[in-house]
Amino acid sequence: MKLKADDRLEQAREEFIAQWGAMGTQWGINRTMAQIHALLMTAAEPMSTDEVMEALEISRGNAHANLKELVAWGLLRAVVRKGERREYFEAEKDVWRIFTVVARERKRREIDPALEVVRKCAEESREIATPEGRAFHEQMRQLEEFVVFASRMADRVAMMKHGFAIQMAAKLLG
Amino acid sequence: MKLKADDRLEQAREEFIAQWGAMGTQWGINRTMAQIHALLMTAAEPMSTDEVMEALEISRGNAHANLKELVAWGLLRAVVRKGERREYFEAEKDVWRIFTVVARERKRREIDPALEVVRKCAEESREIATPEGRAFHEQMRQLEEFVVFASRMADRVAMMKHGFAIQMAAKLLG
DNA sequence: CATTATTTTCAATTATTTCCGAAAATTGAG
DNA sequence: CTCAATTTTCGGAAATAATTGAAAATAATG
Repeated sequence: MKLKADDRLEQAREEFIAQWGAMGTQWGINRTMAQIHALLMTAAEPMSTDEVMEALEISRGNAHANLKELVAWGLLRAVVRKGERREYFEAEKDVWRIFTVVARERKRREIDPALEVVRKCAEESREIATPEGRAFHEQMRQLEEFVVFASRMADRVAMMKHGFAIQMAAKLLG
Repeated sequence: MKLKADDRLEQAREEFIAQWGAMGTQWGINRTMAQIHALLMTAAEPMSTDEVMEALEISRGNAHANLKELVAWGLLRAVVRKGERREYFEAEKDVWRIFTVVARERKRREIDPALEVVRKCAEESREIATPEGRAFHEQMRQLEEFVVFASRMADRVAMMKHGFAIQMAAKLLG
């Protein structure tokens, strides 16, 4: 009976890892990275590089690169066990924290560069006096305004505590 | 003097198209699609497939596929000029509308599938009575709760009118 | 210092996605 | 119906991204 429960858990967990990995693709995150995150999010204990390699059947290089990337994002922490030499990794499991970390990263990668582009184009077209030039500049200006807005919103959301977000959402959804 | 202004505009516009296209990659949108969108967003008149092909120096197949995709997203409209046979395309230029369209699409592609996965895993692990099973189920449950929340938020935002969003943002940012 | 465990790098391979170009299908006009 | 304009499809080429596997670098141990 104990074995059966363990099997079912293992199966559910593998399903989660596989699907979460597949979804990572949609999210613009590579499959391995999403799988490692899923694996560690549902691990009882921190895992070493070798354990991750074995669990997901991936190469050392791949495991290493993606573990480091996840640490850089702030979705994993490297921990050391006393008397042990190698590093273990444990995942951030709080969903709200995961969300704010991802939001911050996405803002950095998606919004900030857009702002630069749009600012530059708005600037370059400021003094073009033809009707087409004015229209273009106005379009860039509106885009810039919106991106600035989005940027500030993203910052705010990323800073929010869970409780406050819920409170705000209540107003919004109520 | 007129020529100079036109040149500067053309240059600024090409820069915008190139950069917006490069950014599309980051956004998980293919480069051509983003370029076409940028091209039409800054076009005074609707453009035909052939005009798009020529402006961006891309093949017919590529132009066609991405124009259709943009129409499917709701970022372009196909229009017909009276007495003309071919289709022309014009872009949605209102930035808020662009945003809500993209938000809707992203929700559909990123949030909805995640909800399914997480629901299934939560369901499958509901009755596993081991401590590990309970922990896994609890993790899935929290994830599900969050994704439902995100889903509802995304729906609300996608439905918002510009004015309301601004108003809400004022509270949030104030 | 020499040895060994571990992490990091990287060139080569493999997989995935995007794009081309030409053929096939469709549509409207005469 | 016939013809020409236009759209759509699709197999494979080209470009991009992910992954491997093994060697190099680093760090702890005795």
